[in-house]
Amino acid sequence: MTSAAPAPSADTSPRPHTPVRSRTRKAILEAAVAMLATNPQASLTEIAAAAAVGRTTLHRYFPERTDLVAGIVEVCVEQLNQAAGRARLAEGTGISALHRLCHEYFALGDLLSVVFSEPQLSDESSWQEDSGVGCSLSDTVRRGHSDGTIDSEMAPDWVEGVLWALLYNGWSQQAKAGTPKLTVLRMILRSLDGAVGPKAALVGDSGMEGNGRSILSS
Amino acid sequence: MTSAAPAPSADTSPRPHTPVRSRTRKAILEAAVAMLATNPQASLTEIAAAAAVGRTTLHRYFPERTDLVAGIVEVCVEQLNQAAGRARLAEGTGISALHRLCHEYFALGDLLSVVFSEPQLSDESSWQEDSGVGCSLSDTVRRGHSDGTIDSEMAPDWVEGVLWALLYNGWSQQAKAGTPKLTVLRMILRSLDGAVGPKAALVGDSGMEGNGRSILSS
DNA sequence: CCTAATTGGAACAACGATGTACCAGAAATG
DNA sequence: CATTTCTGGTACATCGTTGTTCCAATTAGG
Repeated sequence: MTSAAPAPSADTSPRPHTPVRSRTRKAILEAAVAMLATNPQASLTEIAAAAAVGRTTLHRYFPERTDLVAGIVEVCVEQLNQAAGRARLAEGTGISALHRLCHEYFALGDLLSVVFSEPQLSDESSWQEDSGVGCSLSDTVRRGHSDGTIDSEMAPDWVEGVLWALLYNGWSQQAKAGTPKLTVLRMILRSLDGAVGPKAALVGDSGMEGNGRSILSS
Repeated sequence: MTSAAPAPSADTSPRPHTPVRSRTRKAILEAAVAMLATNPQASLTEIAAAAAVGRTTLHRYFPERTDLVAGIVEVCVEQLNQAAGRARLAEGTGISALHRLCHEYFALGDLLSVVFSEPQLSDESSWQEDSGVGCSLSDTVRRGHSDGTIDSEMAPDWVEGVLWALLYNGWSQQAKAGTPKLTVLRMILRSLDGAVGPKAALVGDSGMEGNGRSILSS
């Protein structure tokens, strides 16, 4: 041990939140989100390149890959919560709140893909309860049940799943087939309405060779 | 070189379809499907172990990983086509055909997860046209349009996407939350009905603080 | 029972991804 | 302008996966 010198130089542990550092950190996280949205298994080299940053620097901010994904998860949770806040889940009917939520989520773009590929985010719904949104998604669904705007047989978990499944479908459609975003969003909302809305009058009285009921009961 | 002897011994190229071989091959493919359903990036060692087969043998049947996934894709296409055949897409109304298709697909179990994780299967719909099913999914959707059992604004691609999205959601729900399969299937069909069915009478006349129409048009 | 087919294990080479150490150049900060 | 901070490249060690080779043991089938 040398005396009480402030250590030679190689030391990344003190993390002063200097503007330069936070800017670089942000750039890396954004690039990482963009990359992992395209290819969930992008190598650190690719991510560093996408961030216009040396791989060394990347490791300086996120020593291990784990740390990077932790950072990304953090970003996602934050964005998702902000989106939920903007959707004002506590207002209006249950279904209208879900509409606004879809709208906000859909606007998150690339982040959607990341949410889907990251088990920590799709599996656990740990993020939706904590922050000060004041009204969780399941609360909203239950309000829709009382509302009459959401079928009471549709459990909150199922509704949530359908919402995400439709968002995913819409986003891929937009990414692969190049369907305009507005069109896709309209389809999502339309499908969501029907999928979780009250049963209404059973389909097709257009007189065809079979009716839906016989299938439903089978 | 020795004389005209039938080659020393090291030669796997001649592939006689002896019963033993086809049995082993089948076992490997089945184990691979089961493994990749759980973890899409399972190593060849894991897959070999799951198949109760040495890694050497695995390589003997599928020299490269590519070859294995090709084999799996082949299996999936076959299963999907058989399922579509069983669904008799050409019969009944459009929506009832979709119901039967969901039923058959859902019964494929683990294979569903593989289909989802394999880009070759979800991206391209190359498999649904070729074989002798006689009636493709898009044909069925179009019939539903004439039928009046499927909303004409729902493009075949979108309907197909929704169907898969709901299947995926249902399957994960069943796998993670342990919801009984029958319940899940009922939910899938119910949601599919609403999602792609004709608009019917707009939601909730249960007199609440907002109506669906204002949201839909926004 | 005897032969040929089939298998499984060990050992090895190659590869890419990850993580670390070091150092010289660039950039910011005073 | 001088100094601290920050960066980026090179080089290196490590690890897991993949693919190959060889051979001994097992198994199937006549």
